Amino acid sequence: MLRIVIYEDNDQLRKSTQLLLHTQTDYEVVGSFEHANEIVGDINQLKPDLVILDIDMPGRKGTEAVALVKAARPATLVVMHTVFEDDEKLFTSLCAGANGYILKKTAPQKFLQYIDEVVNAGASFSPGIAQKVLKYFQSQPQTAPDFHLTEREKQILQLLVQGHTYKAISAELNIALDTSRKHIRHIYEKLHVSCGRQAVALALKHKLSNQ
Amino acid sequence: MLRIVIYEDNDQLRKSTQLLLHTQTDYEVVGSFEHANEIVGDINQLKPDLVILDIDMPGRKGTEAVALVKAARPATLVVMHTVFEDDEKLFTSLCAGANGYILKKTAPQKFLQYIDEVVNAGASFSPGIAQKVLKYFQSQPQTAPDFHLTEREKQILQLLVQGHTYKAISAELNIALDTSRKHIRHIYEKLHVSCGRQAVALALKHKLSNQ
DNA sequence: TTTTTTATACCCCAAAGATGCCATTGTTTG
DNA sequence: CAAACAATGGCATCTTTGGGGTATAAAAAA
Repeated sequence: MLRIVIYEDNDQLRKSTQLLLHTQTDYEVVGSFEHANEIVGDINQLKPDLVILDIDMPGRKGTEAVALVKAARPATLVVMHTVFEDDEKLFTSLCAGANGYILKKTAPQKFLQYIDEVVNAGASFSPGIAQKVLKYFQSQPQTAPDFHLTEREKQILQLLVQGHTYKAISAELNIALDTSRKHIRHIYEKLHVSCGRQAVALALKHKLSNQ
Repeated sequence: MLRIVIYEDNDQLRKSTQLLLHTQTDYEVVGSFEHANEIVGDINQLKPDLVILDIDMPGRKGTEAVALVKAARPATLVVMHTVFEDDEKLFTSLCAGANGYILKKTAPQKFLQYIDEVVNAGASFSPGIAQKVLKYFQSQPQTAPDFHLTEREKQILQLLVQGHTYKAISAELNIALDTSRKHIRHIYEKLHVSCGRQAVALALKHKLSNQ
């Protein structure tokens, strides 16, 4: 029997969600609240396996509530439930530890299915959320310009990033100090920089060197 | 009718996937290949709405193929299909533009459902993938250690990261060269580093200084 | 084949950096 | 109030770095 607690400020929606979950024989709604102001006390008392959290509630925000639940009882599954497809809140919730994120416009049978996936696999997104997550990844700066560094140069750049001195690099690679110097000069030319700090900053920015 | 092309090097799996998709009246598998070496030509000719890509194929890797498909016909939906729950490949694929990521161990009806979600909502993850994505977000806000840098020191560290020389920093802040030196010395002590490159690497790693 | 690139090495030299020790002036805090 | 901290500046010293060359052998490309 899976113990569920619901936080939802809309009375009708809270009740209908409760009814929907009651149709499942293995779910038991052990509590439902219209605000999350005492959420830590609530869950410590009710010890739910799953918490369904509306994001926009009066008082304590859903995004804060996730973190509190996860801090108090880390094994508790938390599913966010909201009308808004707000990117900011979505990513805040995800980072705070939510296990799923379901839009309120989701059809009842889909809703149950996502809950089921969270329970059985520890995570689920409704497709709209999945799309936002995808967009997030695809908007990541993956434009990695090619500076045409040779393998040796990448290797030396990596050592520079790690803070090695020229001398240490030479020792590491068993080459003369002047050879290290020569390579570094080439690196600077190719990266269009004029000192090691700039090279390190650029290397980290573009994720060069270190895999 | 949704036009689908499958890339899968395992003959049996390719055929069974094809059969599975054929059970849906609105899907039409218009092509299936055991490697993606001519994927751009293939899709320009077959003009699929959806491409199902195995990640590990001989020849062109699935992760590269995603980007090629998206570049050639951006509206094409791409679903990755793999046995491996490899984080590296997952995120590479997502960043390259994949619309979904389905594990091969997924049950047939679930497989069809995820495909359906991709078609109708533009995105879907199987729960195992969703979990990895969650973990990614939850590991993001790394515990930024506090190095107790003063405002002045943060400001100077930022200038160091930007590649300014000591002289330039002094000019920028209207302070003596020796004062810049003094601040930088303190920064190095607080960060436990001994040269500018290490300081820059640490600053960028912990997102100190800039913003 | 010849040319270019890559990795190696050496020379010189001036600028930049790292670090030692010192001092003054405010501000904050125990 | 005294102590600690922050920001400023100075001096000296030694190391590291960055930039200018030149050169050679091997590998890769033209």
